[in-house]
Amino acid sequence: MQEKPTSFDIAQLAGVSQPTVSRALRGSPTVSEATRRKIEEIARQLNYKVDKNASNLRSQHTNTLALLLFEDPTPDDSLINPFFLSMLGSITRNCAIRGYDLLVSFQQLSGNWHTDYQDSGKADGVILLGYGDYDEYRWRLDKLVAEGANFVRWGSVQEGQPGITIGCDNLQGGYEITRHLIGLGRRRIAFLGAASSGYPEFQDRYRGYVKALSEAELPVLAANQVDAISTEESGHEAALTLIGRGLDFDAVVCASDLIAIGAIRALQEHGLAVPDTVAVTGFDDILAANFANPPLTTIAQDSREAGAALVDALIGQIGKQTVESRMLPTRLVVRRSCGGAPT
Amino acid sequence: MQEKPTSFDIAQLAGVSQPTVSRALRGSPTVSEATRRKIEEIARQLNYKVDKNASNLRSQHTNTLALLLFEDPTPDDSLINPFFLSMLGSITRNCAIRGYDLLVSFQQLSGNWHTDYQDSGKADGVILLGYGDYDEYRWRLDKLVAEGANFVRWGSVQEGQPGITIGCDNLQGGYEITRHLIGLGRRRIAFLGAASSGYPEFQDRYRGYVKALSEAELPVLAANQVDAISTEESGHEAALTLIGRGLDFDAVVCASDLIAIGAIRALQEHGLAVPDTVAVTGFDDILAANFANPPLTTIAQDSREAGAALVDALIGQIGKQTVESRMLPTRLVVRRSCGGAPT
DNA sequence: CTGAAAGCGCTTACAG
DNA sequence: CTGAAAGCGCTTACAG
Repeated sequence: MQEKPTSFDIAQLAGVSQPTVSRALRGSPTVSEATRRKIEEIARQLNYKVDKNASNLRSQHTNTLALLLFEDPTPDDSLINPFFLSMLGSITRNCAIRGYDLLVSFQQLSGNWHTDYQDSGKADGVILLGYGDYDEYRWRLDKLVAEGANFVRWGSVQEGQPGITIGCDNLQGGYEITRHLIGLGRRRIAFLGAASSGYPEFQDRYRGYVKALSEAELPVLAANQVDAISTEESGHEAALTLIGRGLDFDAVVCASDLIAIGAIRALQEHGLAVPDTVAVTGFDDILAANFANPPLTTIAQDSREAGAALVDALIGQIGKQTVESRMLPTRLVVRRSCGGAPT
Repeated sequence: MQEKPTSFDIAQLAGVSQPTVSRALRGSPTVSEATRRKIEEIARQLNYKVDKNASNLRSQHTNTLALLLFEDPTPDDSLINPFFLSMLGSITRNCAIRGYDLLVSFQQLSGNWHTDYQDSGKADGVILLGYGDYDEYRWRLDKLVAEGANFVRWGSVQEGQPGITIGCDNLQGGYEITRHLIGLGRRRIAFLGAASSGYPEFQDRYRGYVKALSEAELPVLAANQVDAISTEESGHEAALTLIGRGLDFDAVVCASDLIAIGAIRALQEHGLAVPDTVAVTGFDDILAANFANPPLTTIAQDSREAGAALVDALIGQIGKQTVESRMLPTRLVVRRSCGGAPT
């Protein structure tokens, strides 16, 4: 392993000064074509790479974004929400397209994250991703804004939120999928998922559900809603609670695919056929939704566009542009779990 | 947004020299307890964070690892192998435990990666992860070794491979799951998955399958094997090819869960009941395996331990320790797709 | 179009 | 236990 070459080595070999090497390699137009070629050729031969620590230190920006993935309360690898994993793929790819590196970190919501990444010069900005109790961490967002940090967040897009938020149109998604069930003749529709301010995205989906019921002049019963977080176990448990209440229902709108998969298991354990007796719908369109038994009717969130929107917004913010929160459209995906797909 | 404080600011406020601040904050034992406390207190008040670019530049190491995720030929987000996504979670977590940051990057196998990360001082070492044609990129591994790069790879552990490889015991996994099928009375067992040198992990699984058949004195027919890569579509297509050959088979060992899920779809489309007529098994134990219809009997790879092994090996290598390639045990997970689970 | 000088904010010998 | 000095490898005015 030979000594790592520096810009001084290149300069000496090219017979120019070191700053000229630096300028040439960054494609500065003030360098003559001939010297640029010569320098590039030598750099390639020596396998020279600009030292990022030195260039970042001098220029005071890193061309790196940090992705903070929250997951409370489960510190279990296997429980990372599949939707976030697919977002991660999209974010990584969009960073590469824009010439940024991506630093990834899992965080406990309760942890001490804040602006460490930006303050320590490791990243120019931060992307926040994850479910968890919003009430618990809203004050941290306020703090980030106060510190002038660059950050964007995936979540529920609402007026008066601190900072920039990118999210899908959860209300519309909940509305559309509930309308679809009503259109199929279902009338006694339950909802599984936390419908509280701590889980704004689920709450938005719940509001969409309520809106669809109200428009159809169907009753909205508190007993038809059971809290659940986005895991299969929680969905299973919530469905058991719903069944235990003894109400009559012919459909269940679930706030996520994992909840729906757990709910289907509970229903089937109790001899309730899906979709014949009870229709079930999810939200997210994760890979497993397609392979569930029966395959899940769900609302697709476009993780590809979401990743692009997050990265674009953050880079815009770093570049002192004015960026706005944005709501992305959702798409209804009909499969067999609602009984409405062509057979 | 106030000016970012430096170690000089802390030094002045604490009435000490700047190097003393640096020593105190890194927990050097040569700093007196009293001054260390004072310095830490002031640093906290100013929300001071050590500038990583400066400290990395000076100390010539970054405490950062880079994860390169390969995926050829599909540049599609949704097709990232779920198993790798779960590895990513585990690697991230283990980096955090060891005090390292993680840089993540998706790469085309054909791309120009090599040691860029290490040469440019962005990472101390690299983790390589991904399927793809091994024959196509083996020379790159040789190049990495020649350049003295620090890297570890997830893959097939074999003698004479360049560098350090961590992988699961694919041969044992293939052997065990085939034995299980034989034990359940299946005799005409096919295999779906590329059994060539370009896909050494699949090849190892195939060898385990062959070993189990041979031990049971069952014939190994070339016509019973069809190539497939790890996607649902490829599994579907391979199963159609197998069916088209008109051979009689009562079980299909698939080289991955995604292949198995595709194969089940093809079999069911042709009126072949799973598992009654044909038993099907997978490999990986991804989330969707549990929710498939019927749920997949499969071989679990422990992504948690795998991530720890990769990170430990790489950090050991960076620390100039002698590290060895390692093979991780697998675990048979029996579900309904093989017809053998208790009903 | 190119060079000499300065400096980004740390860590690391070295001296005391 | 602490300080003065040097330097990691770049980029950025500034001068010509």
